[in-house]
Amino acid sequence: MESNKREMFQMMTRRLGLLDKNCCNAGGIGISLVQSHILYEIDRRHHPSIQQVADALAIDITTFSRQIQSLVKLGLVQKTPLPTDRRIYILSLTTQGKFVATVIDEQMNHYLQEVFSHMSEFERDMVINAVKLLNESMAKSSVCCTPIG
Amino acid sequence: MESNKREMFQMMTRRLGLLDKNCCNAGGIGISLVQSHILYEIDRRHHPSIQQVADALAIDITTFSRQIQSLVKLGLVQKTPLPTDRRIYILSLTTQGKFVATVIDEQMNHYLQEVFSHMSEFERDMVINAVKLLNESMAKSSVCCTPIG
DNA sequence: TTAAATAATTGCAAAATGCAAATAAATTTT
DNA sequence: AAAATTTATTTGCATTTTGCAATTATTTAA
Repeated sequence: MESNKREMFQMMTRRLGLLDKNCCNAGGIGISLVQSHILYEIDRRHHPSIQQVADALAIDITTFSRQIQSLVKLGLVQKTPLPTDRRIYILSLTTQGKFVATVIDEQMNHYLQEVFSHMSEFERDMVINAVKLLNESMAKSSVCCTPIG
Repeated sequence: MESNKREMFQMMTRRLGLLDKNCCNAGGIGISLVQSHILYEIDRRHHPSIQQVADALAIDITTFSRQIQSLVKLGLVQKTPLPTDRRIYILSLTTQGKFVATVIDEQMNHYLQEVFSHMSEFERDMVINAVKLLNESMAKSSVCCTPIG
C-alpha cells in the first residue's frame, strides 16, 4: 500500500504551517511565526540560555541573537546574565510575553479543537497516538530533525 | 486524557519543518524552503497560473511574483502566457526544474522511509491513516488552512 | 599564563516580505 | 461600442530577516 507518503506529508506540513502562522497573528498580536516559536520555547524550558533556544529551534545563532533583541525591545522577553558564567544570558518571558504566549496557546488549542471536532472519538485517539509515535520516530531518526529535544 | 495536544503538534510541526528544510539543501541543491514548495506545487498541478500557486501556498502575490522571477532566472521554472487570456501566465518546470524537484522528492521519501523504519508494520499503517485523517479534518476546518486544496 | 574553546554580539550584503501603485488585458455596464 | 470595473501580474519602495565572517568577552585547558 504505497499511499503517496510524500504528498500526504507535504500537505500536512503546509497546513500545520498555516495553522501556526494564523495563530501568531490572531488576537491583535502582531509577532512573526519565528518569534512565536521563540516565546513558546522560552516558556517551555527552564531558564534557557540564548544558545540553547537557538539550538532547539535550529536557528542560526546570529539571527537568533537579533530576534531576541527585537523581542526584548518589544518588551516580551528578558535577558538576565548568568552569575556563575558571565558569557551566558538566561532568557525569560516578561509578564507581557507570558500573556502573548498564553493567548497564542489558547488560540492554537482552539484551532486544534476545531480540527479534532471533525473526527470521531476513535479517530481522535488514533491521531493523538499517531502524532506521538511520529514524534518519537523523528526523534530517533539519525537523518534529520536532530536539534529538537 | 488531555495529552497536551498543543505541545505534541508544536513539536511535530517543527520537526516536519526541519525535515522539509533539510531536503531542499541536500544533494548540492541550494534553493530555499519556499522555492522547494513552489517547485513541488507547480509539478503537482496541471499547468497552474501564477495566481493559483500563490493562493495554494498562501504566499503574497507580489512576493510570489518575484520568487517566480528568481526561479526563472535559475532556469528551474518557465512562464508561458496563456493564449486564451493574455493576463495569465502558466507555470511549468524546466528539465532542470523537474530534475531538482525529483531529487528533493527522493530525498524526502528517503527521510520519511527512515522515520517510518522505527515503527512496526501496524504502527506505520496507523500513522498513515492518521495523517490522512488529519489532512481531511484540516481541509474541513473553517478556522484555518483554507487556501490549500 | 598563554592558548584554545565557548557565548554572544556586530558588520556587512544579500534575500525575502508586503503594502501601495502601476500596467495590461478581459469583462461588465451603460 | 465606449467607459467603468474586475482580474492577473508586475514594479517601487521601505522594512525585516537571514547568515557568513569577524569581534568581544569569559571561561576552561594546557
